[in-house]
Amino acid sequence: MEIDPNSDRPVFKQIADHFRDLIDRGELAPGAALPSEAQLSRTFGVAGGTARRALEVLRSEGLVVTEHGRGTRVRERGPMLRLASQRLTRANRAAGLGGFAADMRSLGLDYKQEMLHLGEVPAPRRIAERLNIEEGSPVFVRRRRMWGGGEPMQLADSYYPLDLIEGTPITEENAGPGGSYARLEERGHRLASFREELQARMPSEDEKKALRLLPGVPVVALVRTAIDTGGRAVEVFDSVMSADKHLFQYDFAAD
Amino acid sequence: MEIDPNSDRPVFKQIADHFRDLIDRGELAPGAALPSEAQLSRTFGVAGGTARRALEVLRSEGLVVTEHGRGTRVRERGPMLRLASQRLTRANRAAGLGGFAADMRSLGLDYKQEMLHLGEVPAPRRIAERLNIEEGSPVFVRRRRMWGGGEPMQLADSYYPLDLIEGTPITEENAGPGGSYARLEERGHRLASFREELQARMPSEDEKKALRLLPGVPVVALVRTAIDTGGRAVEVFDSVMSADKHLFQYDFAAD
DNA sequence: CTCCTCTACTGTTATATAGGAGTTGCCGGC
DNA sequence: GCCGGCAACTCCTATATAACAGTAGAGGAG
Repeated sequence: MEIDPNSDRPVFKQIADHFRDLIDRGELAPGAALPSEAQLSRTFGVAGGTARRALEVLRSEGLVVTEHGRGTRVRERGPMLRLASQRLTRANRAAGLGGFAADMRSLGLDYKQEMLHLGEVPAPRRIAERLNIEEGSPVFVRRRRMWGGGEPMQLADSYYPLDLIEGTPITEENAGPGGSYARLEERGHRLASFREELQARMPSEDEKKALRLLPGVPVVALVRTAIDTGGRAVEVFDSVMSADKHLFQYDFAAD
Repeated sequence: MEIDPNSDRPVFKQIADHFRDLIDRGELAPGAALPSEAQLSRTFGVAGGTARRALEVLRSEGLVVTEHGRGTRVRERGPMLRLASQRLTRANRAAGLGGFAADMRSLGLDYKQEMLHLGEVPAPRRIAERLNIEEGSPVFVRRRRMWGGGEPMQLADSYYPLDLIEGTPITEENAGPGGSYARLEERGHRLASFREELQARMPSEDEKKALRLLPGVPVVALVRTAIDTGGRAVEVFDSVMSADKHLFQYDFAAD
């Protein structure tokens, strides 16, 4: 293994390249330890700060994780949740579980939801646009954090026009069997279609904490609008999830 | 503006927080310059390295961009390309442009495609699985970089089973009017459906360079499989695009 | 007026050093 | 055997310093 201090490529990047290579080629398996900063600095003959920067590069790429006092190891990837558009078809919804619960069940992970907020709030722009109402007018929100397999999986806010949920268990902690979509349909709002909009970005500090994200892991923001047969938007589902735990799949016709 | 060196929160993060705040609140508009490293270090009374790290945090969050010799400025966001699933319907395809060209046209951006590779390659696992063939068996690939508005927008590799493209212009630089889908249909493979799979992650070094990605910008990897009326996968489209320039929209029925 | 060069700014890489803080395991006292 | 404490390891923050490289503008030579 050669480091050329006179190369065009900075030393810290050369060191990062070296370990990226080992990881890509599988010679450093997930869970395997990388040399400590001090060891790196000795074996490559560079200053501590330079060794540290090399590891920093790999961290920011999400290839390794480092724990204070314990060292740096190749990142282990958990299972990926495949979110297919078919999960929201009526047949699947009829199975009795809300969307997320069913997803987790299919992976064999235990499921939990933690209610963060339940009540009326002024509609943010993004939500108001999709519900076809004035920005700032009151809407009902169910704001929660979904857990699967003991880890936080997504932050999910569901927004409803007030007139649709009055007197339903949607305003309660437990929206009842089949989730809130079932309640809306019981109330005569048969769901006709969904629109999902996805965007990937880096997480905010808060999101990082709430989702226990490792450095270098982006998030996917998914906004789903549920439309009833009358063409009315009856729910906007606004969520943020860890990109390394979710894969999205959509099937659609070619004509 | 106060920095507390004895705080629990590291100094460099406190400085980053300060500017993140200014940016979030709009007091530092997109394009506005942040103080130089030297200035920061003077006004906050910290070492140069510390000031530098603060800016590094903001860079990694994608909030600012810095140019060597010119300083650090609040990031300006370009327009977002909205990729709706309807863009691939037959009606839209019939308009005569390939998918990407039509997308760019709709935004009023000029379009260019740069061919990177054209020829047979052994099928990587990911592709073979979707084409229902053996991993490593030969497939034809069109590997290109798509440009829009003078900027690289995506890396796109299209893979085809060999028997489908022999003697068609798909093997040439220019696949002809309507793109390769039109050629496949002319040949009797009427497209029935698409499957798109999306996943967000941080880019590799190569992708960063090829897409001219700013630090802290994730990419979205989109794999589209085109299925003909006989149920055969006739193309796998494997692409990588900058997350901050693309938004994905899917509409689908609720039953 | 145009072109070049010099200079003062900007960020970039690398060094050396120091003290702090989390983790682990060993070893001795009980 | 158990427990406490210490030592040796890990990473983390911060300082100071140096040389290098890209940018932009001022000012002089032609």
